[in-house]
Amino acid sequence: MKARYTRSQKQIIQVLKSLNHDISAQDLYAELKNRDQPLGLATVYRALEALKGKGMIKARTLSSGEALYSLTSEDKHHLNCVNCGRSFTIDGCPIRDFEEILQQSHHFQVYYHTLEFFGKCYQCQTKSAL
Amino acid sequence: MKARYTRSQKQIIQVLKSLNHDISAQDLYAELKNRDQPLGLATVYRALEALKGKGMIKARTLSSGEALYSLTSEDKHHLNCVNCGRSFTIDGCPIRDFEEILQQSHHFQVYYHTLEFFGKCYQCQTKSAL
DNA sequence: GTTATTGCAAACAATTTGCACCCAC
DNA sequence: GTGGGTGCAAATTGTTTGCAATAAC
Repeated sequence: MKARYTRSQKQIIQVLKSLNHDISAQDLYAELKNRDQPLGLATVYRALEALKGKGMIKARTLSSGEALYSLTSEDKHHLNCVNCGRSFTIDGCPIRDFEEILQQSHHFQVYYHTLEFFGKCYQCQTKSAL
Repeated sequence: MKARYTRSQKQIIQVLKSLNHDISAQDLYAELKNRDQPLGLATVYRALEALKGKGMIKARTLSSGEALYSLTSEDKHHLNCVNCGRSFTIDGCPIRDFEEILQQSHHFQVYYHTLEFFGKCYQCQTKSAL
């Protein structure tokens, strides 16, 4: 995790820090415009990709296909409705056996969960691509 | 989880059962054609959506944006490289404190992980949409 | 026969890319 | 001055939708 960021990357990190929820690239683009620190949409995507490659931010993808970004430091997960697509935030980092509890406390009928790890594979670590 | 499936849904379930890995909608479309049980691409997407709504299958989304589907019964997770995008399958259902171990055993530098639960929210349960 | 399902092709939307311009160092 | 960073607009790609034809019960 290097500590060298471009202007756009810094702007984005700043916005993400000021938010307490994840945000889509499109909304981020709009938010930056609101803050009078506009960036091109392409730049936003490129910066997000770079930050993700540095392990600075993480992304989750909605069923709609759009991705939401937040700082890696954030530790929130979500209950995603396979029907309406809405997602409900839950704090902490529960796991499998926890599903039953969720059914009760959130009145959410859990079908399955997804656990994914993100980082750099051996090859990409050594080749130290950017 | 009702047990009433359309023809296309049955075909898809059959294919998914015969595979030991998840598959994209596009590849599923091709696979069905290979097996002389072709379906329209739109039908494939619609059937997948319906099956997901029934909790029969689950989906994960690659960084490329395309979604991979598999039976809910499958219990595999993946190591996703934020750099090259490749994903490596891991069996079992590890969690956070496990990351360190992954670094060793898979030579994978974990930046973060994502845990999401999928199912039906209270509202959608009562309204029993489809 | 009536209703739900399917296939095709056109429409969409998020994301990516080519290229010229500009800034940082 | 030079190389990476940025913006714009066009191109791409997975996915969705309208609608007429078809299958299911």
